[in-house]
Amino acid sequence: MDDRPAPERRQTLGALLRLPYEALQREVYGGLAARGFPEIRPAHSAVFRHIAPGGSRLTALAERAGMTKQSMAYLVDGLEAAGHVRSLPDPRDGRARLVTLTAKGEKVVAALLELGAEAEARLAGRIGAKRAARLRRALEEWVAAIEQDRRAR
Amino acid sequence: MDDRPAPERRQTLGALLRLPYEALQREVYGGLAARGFPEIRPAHSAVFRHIAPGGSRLTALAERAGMTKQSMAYLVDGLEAAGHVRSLPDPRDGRARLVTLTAKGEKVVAALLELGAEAEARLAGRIGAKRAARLRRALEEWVAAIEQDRRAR
DNA sequence: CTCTTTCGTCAGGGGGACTGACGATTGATT
DNA sequence: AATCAATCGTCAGTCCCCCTGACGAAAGAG
Repeated sequence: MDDRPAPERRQTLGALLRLPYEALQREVYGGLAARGFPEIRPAHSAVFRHIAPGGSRLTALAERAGMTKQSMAYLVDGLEAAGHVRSLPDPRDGRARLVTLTAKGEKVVAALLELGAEAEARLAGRIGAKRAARLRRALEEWVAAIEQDRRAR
Repeated sequence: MDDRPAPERRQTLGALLRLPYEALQREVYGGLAARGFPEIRPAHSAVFRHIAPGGSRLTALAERAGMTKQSMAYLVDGLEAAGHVRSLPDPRDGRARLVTLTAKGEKVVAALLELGAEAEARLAGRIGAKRAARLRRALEEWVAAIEQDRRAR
């Protein structure tokens, strides 16, 4: 039924980013599930990525993740219910909630870093270490350019 | 409030893909809105990317996009209501719906390709044409590796 | 001490994906 | 030719994850 491999048209840069990104995400979150954390979903990385060692305020997490505090609260509540995170009243500010990782949450962070590194190593084995390194460098420059634009905005 | 630029830890490959991808998406869909198509959202690209010149069946679209037919129907219905797509009964199969682009939809596809090309050109201006070309090639190889794995699965 | 700002929450909504069940149609197998 | 399984699209319901608006409580500026 017209399921031929597509006219082999030049792929857009968007597709070239999306496909690896999705594949990587499947690897990482599949691996996380295999390690006993099936409840962690991609959206949760917004928390794990931005939480500070000594704990972070909800508002700070939201701002760093570029989302509303309501959305961040939704994610944090889920992680708290699952025991990855705990939130205590900030002793220095009666309004604030200080979100910190539990031991379980620390393990997730470690697993996320490991799985990411493993995936990158597999990529290097697949397309060549040199090419993978150049890919990383090019992406780093792109990201740097984006952040520069954002600051200049 | 602890909003320092982060410990400058080595970024994960996931972040290095996600940030450019999101930036690119903002550029492309912002540009589309500026050209008079504010109703087109990223999810709609699943339709525009996979629709065949002579029209495609809903089921075929869903399969190529890797989603359920219900989800694809949701997207197609939206595009049809906005006049980008039209769906007629397939003369060769009384069950099927043949989805085709309208003239308006064709313009969107053209705009999407243009905006993508513009963004890539801007990237080349930003990080260097050579580096951008190498980045594209590395991503193409990665995508090819992914598809090979998928077929071998 | 008042007034403004900030913190987190409550309430509601929408987009975009999913599963399960189903009627209509098709096409293959007797 | 009749039956029966597979396929097409839809209906109904759900979930996740993001949003906006409004608000009480607490902090901080004047």
